[in-house]
Parts: sequence; structure tokens; C-alpha cells
Amino acid sequence: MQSQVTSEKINPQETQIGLLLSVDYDGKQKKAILKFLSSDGNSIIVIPDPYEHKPYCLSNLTKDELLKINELTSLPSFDHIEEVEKFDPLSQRPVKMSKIVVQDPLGISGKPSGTVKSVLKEVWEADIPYVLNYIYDLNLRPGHYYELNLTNNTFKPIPLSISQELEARLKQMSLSSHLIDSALVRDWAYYLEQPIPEIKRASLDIEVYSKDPNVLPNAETPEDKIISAAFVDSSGKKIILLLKRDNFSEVSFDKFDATVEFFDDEKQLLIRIFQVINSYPMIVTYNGDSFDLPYIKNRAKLLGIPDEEIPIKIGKTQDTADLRYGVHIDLYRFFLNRSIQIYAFSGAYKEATLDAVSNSLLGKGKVVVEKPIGELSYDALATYCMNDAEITMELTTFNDSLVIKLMLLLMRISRAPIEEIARHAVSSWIRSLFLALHRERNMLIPNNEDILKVKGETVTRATIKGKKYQGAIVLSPKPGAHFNVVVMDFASLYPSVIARFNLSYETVRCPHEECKSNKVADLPHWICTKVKGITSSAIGALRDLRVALYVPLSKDKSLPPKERKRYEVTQRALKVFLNASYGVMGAESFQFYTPAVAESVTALGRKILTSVIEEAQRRNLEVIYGDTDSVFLKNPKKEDIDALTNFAFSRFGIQLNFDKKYKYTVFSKRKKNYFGVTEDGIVDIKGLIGKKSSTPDYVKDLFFEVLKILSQVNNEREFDEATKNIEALLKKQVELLKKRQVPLEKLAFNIMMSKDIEDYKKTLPQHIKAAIMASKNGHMPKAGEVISYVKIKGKTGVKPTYLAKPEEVDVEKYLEILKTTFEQILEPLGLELLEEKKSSNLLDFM
DNA sequence: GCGGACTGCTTACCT
DNA sequence: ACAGGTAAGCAGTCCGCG
Repeated sequence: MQSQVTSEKINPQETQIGLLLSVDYDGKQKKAILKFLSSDGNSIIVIPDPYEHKPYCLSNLTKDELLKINELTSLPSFDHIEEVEKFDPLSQRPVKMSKIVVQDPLGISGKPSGTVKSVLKEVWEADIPYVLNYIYDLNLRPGHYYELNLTNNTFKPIPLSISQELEARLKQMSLSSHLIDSALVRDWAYYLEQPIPEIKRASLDIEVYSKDPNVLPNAETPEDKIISAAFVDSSGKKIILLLKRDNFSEVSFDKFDATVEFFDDEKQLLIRIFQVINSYPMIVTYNGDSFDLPYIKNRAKLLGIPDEEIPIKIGKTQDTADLRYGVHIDLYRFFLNRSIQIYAFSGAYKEATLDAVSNSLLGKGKVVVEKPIGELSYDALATYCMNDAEITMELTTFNDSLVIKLMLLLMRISRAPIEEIARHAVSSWIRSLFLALHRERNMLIPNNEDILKVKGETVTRATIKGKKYQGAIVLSPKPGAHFNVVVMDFASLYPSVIARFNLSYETVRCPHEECKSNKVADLPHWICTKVKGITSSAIGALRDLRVALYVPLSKDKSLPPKERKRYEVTQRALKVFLNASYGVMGAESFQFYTPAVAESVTALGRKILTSVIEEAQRRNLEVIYGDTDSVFLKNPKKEDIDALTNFAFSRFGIQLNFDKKYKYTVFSKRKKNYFGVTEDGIVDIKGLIGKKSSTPDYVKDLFFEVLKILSQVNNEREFDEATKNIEALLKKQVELLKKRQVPLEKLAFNIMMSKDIEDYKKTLPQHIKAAIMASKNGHMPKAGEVISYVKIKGKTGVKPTYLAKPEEVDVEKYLEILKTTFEQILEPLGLELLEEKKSSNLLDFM
């Protein structure tokens, strides 16, 4: 099902095909600059805006009224005013607005004075970054192909085509399933299908002279020399630049697989860095936004290199570094993104450091250096610097350039340029997509306050103190072992609810009197019956694309593995948006924040789940557990399962599926805590202590061994046999612990320090106590770092693992941890291995 | 002054 | 700066106790 780019006959002299990667703003030319990737993927084609597009915002005052405001017309940036008509989704009426056009984006907003926003009380669409405005106004599609005319600097989108097979699938989709918005589905499918090019790129890493390994160089105070820079490109070419220093003797680099260049002078080294940077359409770094690129730039300024010769542009307000010629991707920011971490990489890495991410995704990490950077030999320095550049590049090339593919797909879904994807979180991607749809439909984009004025209040109360509204239902599980348990669940329940029930900021509590009887579950909110909500359509279309097209394609065994893989990535990119689509509605910082929508979603979710449970009980089925969108049924018949599916679909229009069957499950009385063994012996563990990342390996390893024994059990009687094996296993390991033969690393708790030490003001948790000890002993932990510590006897109770000694270990404490860990699974089984004496001296069976 | 009951903080998890 | 719900361990506080 190979899709292709088509175009009319092209004269290579005048026109080229380019993929739109980024839109930048040039303050000197006062216009948008478009950056296209050439069709061979090797270079950037820069085209300045040919349409004289100018920044603007909207006002509800008339042109005449505005022209009388002297403060406005005398703004240095003021240009002119146009009258426009928009459709206001909140009032559901056309509105006349005035478009205030200025010369410079800084004339709109972002400063306390001298802007349109600072002069007028109320303006609209003033806080959209100019380059995004430009993209939406010209209906540009970042990540797509354009035919570029280099003689007159114009461009036009290339007509899209897809394979007949996919076209047939789309047709079939719109016929057979109840698509929310088939035009949107079709539009997205076409764009998502276009081929993804290979982008030539190079990674860059620099090292800065330092004597003290505890003092990290700072880009703001670039006092020390840049002593090396390494580049690795996507074709495998490697260059290492080294600064010659006194007292260092040159060594042979014959066996090094990189080009080694020595420089007598740092300035020459920097100029060479710029040369290499300028020869690639994309430069990839790890933390280059806040360190490498600003450090290089500031160092170059310090050494007197004129600004126009430095190809790096530092963001004024944010921590960003862009390039004059190509695009810069800071992978640190991308991997730090929670949606990417959790949904795209299924939580494979925990910390976003280069070492942690590359260890998890590539199976290799940073080179360990024993000495301060400044004291490394040329050889050792080159090896260290080059290794970082290598793994940085590999993070973009591994798995068939997964990361780059993912970024381009996210661009296509969100209509945002690549920097927006690399630097911002999912809420800003969703915002971008909504903004683009509003512009496309000539709708006035509401300010956050406009929505809140009409639908700000919530009517439900959260269970958790400090939360804004009520969430999902979690059933209390029936404790014990249950055989033949079937799990049924709703495929993306919340996005489906948003789509099916037309939940959108403008449709909930709409202005029509006639709609007020169309109530949401048992809430006083009502939903519009006259118009289709814009965010509901968008989320519905994304859901339909994923559920009805890309998930099936990714599992279609008749397709070549490479195509399936591509569909798998597309499916995952869509999932990132869907998973956040409900959450953003309940997030105050989101432009389209609508608490009434968010609580309507959860209310409907509760109602739907409750109805399914009631229906199951009517059918005399035993419901063992359920959480948000799932029900666990004990030994149901095939017809029961089908009946529940039919019930859910006919009553709510939402798909309830068979998810999986467990040979048996074990629940304690705790919610969100259980394990289940599937028929092929795979153990699913949810929430149990023994699975938590912070639990010491000693406990975790033992826990997994115990579960391995339990996974062999087929019926009640076989538990006895398993018990004996478990008993023997525990006995052996407890003895090792008592004899202090368990290595300290295995006893270490690993807990993330979510903020810097000085920000723990209310309490001092144990991992922070350990972090403080470490900070006084050579290592200064930073926010986001995982602290490794062991529990020891004595007043403080903890010590960083690397400072502790085996004889200090608080054995009793670890025995207690073992006890609580195994209690979670053995108690509901009625197994009392760990019968306790008064003294809590533990493990009677020894 | 001490200890148990309680609340709050922090982290990691589930959906 | 996507949401709320749950479990666990510990820190810190309050209250009763001749």
C-alpha cells in the first residue's frame, strides 16, 4: 500500500519539491521565513513569506471607534485596521470584528506597554505565536510536501494521493461505522499517509574545560574554553574537533573511526563548528537548547566573532536555541515530554538524562570518566565527547528513525512546526490543532476567560482534596483467587464519550433554550442538539482514525512488516493526542479549558460503567472488579460477553470489547492492586509494591520469582504445592539478608527527587535526607534525578547507597518490607507464610 | 515527655 | 502545566495522660 507524492512536470531549474519543516520569523526582514527540506533530504530551502502577511489581533470595537484611539494608532508598530466577519462559537452567531494589523509581532502582545493588547481592554487571538498564526492563515501543513518556485519564491501544496486500497478502506469506514466527521478523517488520513523522508542530520556535543568535576559550566557565564566538539551524521560520518593545549602531547588517532582536526585557537575551532552546523538541514543535540548552543554562541561573541557569522539564534524569553539555516532539535526536551515518555515509549526510561534514555532505548550509555574534563588526554576527551554525539545521533536513527517519524506524524496531526513538537507538551499540540480548525472555519477563537464566564463553574465534588471535580469509579475488588476471569473494556472511553455526546466548549451549556432539556447524565449541564462541537469533531475524527483504520492496519498480517510498523507509529501518535484529549479540558492552563466539559465526560463515564455493571448483574454475572472503563467478570459465557457488548452499543453507542481472559486473578481488598495469570502463563501485575520502580531489587527479584511459581498454578489444589516452593525460596533469601550477604545495590530504594533539595520546605522525606548526605560527599543531586539509598540502623535511618556499608543495614526494616510486599498477594490466597510473632520478629517458618 | 491517632506530604501507580 | 482516584511510607502535629 505504498503511497506517493505526485506533481506536475517539474523543471528542475525553477521548481523543487520540499517538505515544510519549520516557520521562523526574521526580525530584520519583518517577515515569516519558511524552511523546507529538499527532496533528497540533504538541505534546507529557505523561502521568505511572499504574501506580505502581517501580525494582527481582533477587537470587537468598530474601525471608526478604534481609529479614534490615539494611543492605538500612534503605536510605532501600528499599520492599519480591516473589518472582518467571524462566527462566534460561544454565542453561535456571526460577529463583526476589527482586525488590527501591525508591523511586528512584538506590537501585538508580550510586553507591558507599547502593544495593542496593552492599549485595548479586550482583544482576541493576540496570544497566538506569530509563526503559528502564519501557518493557520495560509492553511499550511507542516510536515507536508510543497512545490517550490525558487524564481519568485512561491510555493503551493502538492496534490495528495493515496493507494487504492487505502481509499477503499476509507470508503468502507464511512459506510460501515458511524464516523463523527468523515471529511476530517479523510483529510487527516491523506496527510498521515504521505511518505516520510530521510532527513540528513548531524548530532553535536561539546566539552568545556573544567578542573572541578562538581562545577558545571553555565551558558550564561562562558568563562572556560570549548576544548572539543564532536559531530556524527546520519550516514555515519564522524568529525572530532580538538583544541590544542599546553602540556598535552598529540597522540595517534589512527585507529579512531572519525576525522580528527586540531586547532591552535578556540576561535578557529568555533568557526569550524559553524561551518559544519551550516552544512546540515538538521542539528540534533542533547540539552543544546540550554547548554551547547548558547554556550557556543556566547563564547563566540566573547571572542569577537561578529553576530552575523554566528548561525545560532537564542530565544528571548524561553530557553531555546534555533539555527539560521537548518532546524535544531534538542532531544532532551523531547524525551522529557511526559506523553512521549509514557505513550510513545511505554515508560521505558524513567529519567530524561542522555545516559538513562540511551541505556533504556539503545542498551548503551555514557562513557565513565574518572578525571575532570580538563585533565583528560586528547584521546580520552575525544572518546568521551564522540560517544555522546554518537548516542545522541543513534537516538534519532534507531528503530528505522522512529523518533523523526514520530515527530513528523505529530506535526501532521497538530499542524505545528517541528520546534513546537520538540519543545512543547501535548497540550500545546492539541491547542495548535484546535486553533488551525477554528481558522479554517473562520471561527472566532475565544479567550480562556470567555469560556469560563459562561461555563466556569463545576457542579460535582472531587473525592480527593484539592481537585476540581469528580472523576472515575473504582469498584472494591472481591478479595481472593478467582478462576476464569474475563476482562471487558471500552476502547478509549473518554474520547468516545466526547465524540458520541458532542462534548465541546461551545456545545455544553449552549445558548439555545431548546437544548436545555438534553441533560448530561444526572448533572444540570445540557448539550447542544443543533450544532456539532468543534473539539468533539476533532477528537472523534482522531479516534475513528486510530480505532477503525490504523490499529487494524498495524495488525494486518497480510501487509509487509515495514508498512505495519509505520502504521504502528501512526497509531501511537494518534494515541498520544487521544490520551490527553479529555485531560486538557480539565486543565486550567489550556486555552479551551472548560470544567463543565471535563466533569461531563467523567459523569458520563461513571454512568456508562455503572449501567454495564448493572446489566451484568441482571444476567447473574459475578463482577469481581472494575476501574473507570473496565469490568472483570467471573467465568462468563460467550453469550454473556456478546450481550454486554450489544447492551453498551445500543444504549450508549460506545464499543465495549472483550479485552483478555485470565486463568486466574488474585485480588486483595485494595483497589488498583492485583495480578492475573493469562492462559499462556503470562503474569500481569498491577500496582503491587513488588512491581514499583522504587522497591529494592532484592525484594523485586524475589517477588517476580514467587509470581513465576504462582503462574504455574492451574487450580485451587495446586496452590499447596506452590506454597512449599515459595516457602523454600523465601527462607533461603531471608538467610542471605540476615547474614548481610545481599549486595547493597540490591537493597537500594530508588526514588525520584522531583524538585531541587532546597525546595523541600514542608517535610524532609527519606530520599531527600539521603540526597543531602550525598551533596555533602561529592555528588550534588539535581531535580529529576533518582536517588539511591539504603535503610540503615541509627538516627538518620538512611544513607546514599554509595556511602553505606553492609554492617549498617537495618535488617529488621527490610524483613518488614518483605512482609508487606508479600502480604499483598499471599494474604488473599489464604497463605500465611509470614506468620508474625508479637515482636514482629518475622518469618515464623524459619 | 511520650506515644498513639491523625493529617499532610511525597512518590508511584491505575485508568 | 492533560485529568482524577488509590496505596504506601513517613514527617509532623495534636491530644491525652495525675
